[in-house]
Amino acid sequence: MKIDPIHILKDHDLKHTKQRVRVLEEIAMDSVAISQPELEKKLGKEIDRVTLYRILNAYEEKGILHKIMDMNGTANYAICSPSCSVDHHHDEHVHFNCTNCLKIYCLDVMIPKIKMPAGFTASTVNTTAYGICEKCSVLQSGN
Amino acid sequence: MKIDPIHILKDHDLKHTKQRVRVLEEIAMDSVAISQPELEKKLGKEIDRVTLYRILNAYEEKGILHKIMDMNGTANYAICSPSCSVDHHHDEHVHFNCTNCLKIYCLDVMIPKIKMPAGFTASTVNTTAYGICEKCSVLQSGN
DNA sequence: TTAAGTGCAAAATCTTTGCAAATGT
DNA sequence: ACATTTGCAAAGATTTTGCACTTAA
Repeated sequence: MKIDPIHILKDHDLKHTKQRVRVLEEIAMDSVAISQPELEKKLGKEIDRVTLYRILNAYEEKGILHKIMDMNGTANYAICSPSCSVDHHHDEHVHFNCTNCLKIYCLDVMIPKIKMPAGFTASTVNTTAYGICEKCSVLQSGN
Repeated sequence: MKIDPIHILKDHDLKHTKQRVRVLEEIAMDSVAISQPELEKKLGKEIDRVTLYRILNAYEEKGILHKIMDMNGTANYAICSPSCSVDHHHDEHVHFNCTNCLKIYCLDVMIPKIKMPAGFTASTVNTTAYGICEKCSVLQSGN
């Protein structure tokens, strides 16, 4: 999926600034979600840490990014599908969190429908699998 | 499920101390998971904040509690099923995180089997549904 | 008796807030 | 020109570490 930062910003009524474009570029760069600490490391010279917080929050609220929490409570971000909006995140695919390299993948696997007990109304469902990813399992068997 | 703190501690090679027993009691009290800040509020007079950190970590490592992260990166804890161990958490039920009262329920609903892409090996799968819980939907319709 | 656990003080991180200067429309 | 956004400083919160004192086995 090709992404065009400037277009995305316009679509969501956000001014296009150097910093905002850089954040989107960096996140779109890889198909896996990127953690906030990683982003900080990569963009630390160009963007103030506080600004990064604000940009990520704005993006999440607008439905540009979705946030995935890992087991350590660290936020990871990935680009939303185009159908996401302020009101609803269509993030109905399975995430895979590698316990070795810590990367979070957005898998091309849908989350199965789940029957809720009476009285409970679900608006979103998140599924994350934990284990060893493709790359890490190759590396390990190589040793 | 009746829980017996002293027995649980013995089973996992942990000395039984006043503080550890209190933590287990407090968590077992309710069927929903409890957040660490809530625990701090309830036990703050009896247990030092640092000790609470250490106890919760020990419990999670030993497989006595399982940790569920909410959207804010806050840790929530619930008692594991008796089959959980150091090596593996059998936490294969769906969690429900109420976006109104923020409570996390352990639902009596199993997580469906999910087919992983080639190369990815999952050892655990977590599913969390977000929405309005039983109690909150009753309260809302009452208004 | 002694190894493990607790509390306190303090360091290290992480996150939020306020405000003046810079920037995009 | 004007409303937003940014960076810096500083406050607040969370999490970790070190160490002397206490406690369970």
